Amino acid sequence: MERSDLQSNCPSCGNILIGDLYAGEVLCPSCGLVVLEQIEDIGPEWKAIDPEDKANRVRVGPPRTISLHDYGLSTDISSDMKDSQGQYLKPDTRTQFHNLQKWQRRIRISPSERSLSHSLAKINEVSQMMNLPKNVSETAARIYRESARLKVARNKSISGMTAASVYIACRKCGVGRTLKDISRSTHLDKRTVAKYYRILIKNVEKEYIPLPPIHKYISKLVNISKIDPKVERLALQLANKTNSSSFLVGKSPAGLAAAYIYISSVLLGSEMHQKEIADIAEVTEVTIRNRCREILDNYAIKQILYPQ
DNA sequence: ATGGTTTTTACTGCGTC
DNA sequence: GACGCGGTAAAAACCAT
Repeated sequence: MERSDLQSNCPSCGNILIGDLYAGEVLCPSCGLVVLEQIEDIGPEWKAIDPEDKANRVRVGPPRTISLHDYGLSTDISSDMKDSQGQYLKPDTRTQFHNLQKWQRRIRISPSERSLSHSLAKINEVSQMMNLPKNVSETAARIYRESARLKVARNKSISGMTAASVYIACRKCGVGRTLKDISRSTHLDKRTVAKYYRILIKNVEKEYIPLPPIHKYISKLVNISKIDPKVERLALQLANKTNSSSFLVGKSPAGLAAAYIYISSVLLGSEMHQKEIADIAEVTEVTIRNRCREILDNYAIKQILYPQ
């Protein structure tokens, strides 16, 4: 899918928004409005390779989703007591349908599925609260299902497991959310989420999921605050040129992103203070200073910006 | 549990407004 | 004197083993 397909407009001034639609972080370049709205259903969840394929796969009804316990495939018995023509039902058929409804509720969620349904609802709730795109909640749901299937979720706290699933889904989908972000939204201790994260990594999602690249962090910090897009551009440029350096490995991405933003804001003569950036990035000023020193000790700015 | 690494806390001195 | 910045030592947190 092309980036240009994802364009949308600012609700306040109508300008075209910039940013990472998949990450759910969008910014209006002219009025500075940060649109954290979830971009729903960006496109079909499948790719049509050729026209024939496309024709075969067209279907009626909402897309199948793995974030509902029955994949959204169950039949609903309407509760408005009308028939297909819109006529009200006769009293005796009414009671009949009432009973049908009752039984459907009982059958649809079997006891074994009740906890799964509860967990998936929780995942959807958290995702919605954090304005995460749909692909993240679907991925989280998939991970949780898998953990349930492998019986990893047995005797574990549902909130912990769902939070960890969402965190892993964010990493898999390249959405720059930290453990801290997740724990804040779920009202769980960061260590608790980390604990369940490790359980999932060990048993379900075994292959290593790389952390989102620094530029995602930079954009995220810019989007949640009122940082000048010019500063962002320069920060991204600096990050690009120095990113592969060995002295940066093992350092927290948030601290690094903060340092790039700080250096950029100083170069552009803006009024941003260390404290401000530190608060946005949720690191301390000391960490920013240390990263800045390392970057500036190893590179001359001129050399970064204008390499020979 | 442990040891190595990174971040935070708390405190200092310096220059500027 | 308040503020922003730069630095340091020690505590705390984190991570792999």
